[in-house]
Amino acid sequence: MPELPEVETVRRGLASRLVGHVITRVDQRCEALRIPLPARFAARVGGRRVAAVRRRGKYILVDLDGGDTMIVHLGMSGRMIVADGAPPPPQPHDHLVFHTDAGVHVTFNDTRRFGLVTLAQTDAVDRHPLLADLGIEPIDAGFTGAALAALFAGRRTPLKAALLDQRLIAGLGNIYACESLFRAKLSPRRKASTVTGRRAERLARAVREVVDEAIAAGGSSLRDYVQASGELGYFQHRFRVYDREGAPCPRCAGDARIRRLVQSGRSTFYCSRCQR
DNA sequence: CGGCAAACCTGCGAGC
DNA sequence: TGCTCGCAGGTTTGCC
Repeated sequence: MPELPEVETVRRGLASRLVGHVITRVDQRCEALRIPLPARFAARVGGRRVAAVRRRGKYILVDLDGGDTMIVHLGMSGRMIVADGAPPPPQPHDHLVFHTDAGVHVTFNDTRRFGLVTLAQTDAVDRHPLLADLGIEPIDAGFTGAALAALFAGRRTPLKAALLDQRLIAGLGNIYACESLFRAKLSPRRKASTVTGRRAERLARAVREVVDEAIAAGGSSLRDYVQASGELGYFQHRFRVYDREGAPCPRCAGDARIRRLVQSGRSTFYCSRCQR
């Protein structure tokens, strides 16, 4: 589900409720998500104070006093549901529940179990295999047209695939890749290496704007997205091309319709008239 | 290395 | 109504 803006929204929600508090107890209701949970996971996290909640790409990093960091990925269907007061009744696909000294309960729920939770040493977390190869953050100052062009140089892969490659840019997923290409008026099928100069500037700006706006809106939204607060996320957000096959192009009006094509097994939505 | 399909797992909506 | 099929926000693996 969650792409960078959703993960950032969850991160903020978790940070506001967890930082400075002690995770008094962890209920573990599964052995493995996408990868096995670390040995003695509940015992290792229980009793630790949360120092910070950070994000890298689509990963949430929960720094614990004592030098360990919990690495969390929400996969396609993962949620962090926050409840106050009494512990919430168990729901299907609740895999982990973190209880805190403030009476806050954070439940990691993941229907499809494509998410993961693991532990790493805080001072080496950037070198952890899950994070070591991640590319540039779209909201970093260094994310410029020139930087994009350099990343794409020599890449014969379709532009859409390059945007989804977490080793190049960290955090974009299928929705925001489609939306960014639409905003930049670039074809998803274009060879990545042809994106240079003005086109690269346009794309960098489009990615930044799309991500910034989605974060400002509190993440973007799909039917089952739940923010850290536990409220249903922004279903009201309208995508301009994503999942709008057959609809009139918002830019070309009646002159063109949004098309769907499949690239490396994933749906791409775009307008073949204004995206070149 | 490049590009793609399949795999992981569950649920839901469309169509018959 | 009920079944089957296709599809879904992500990542990894393995094949050619």
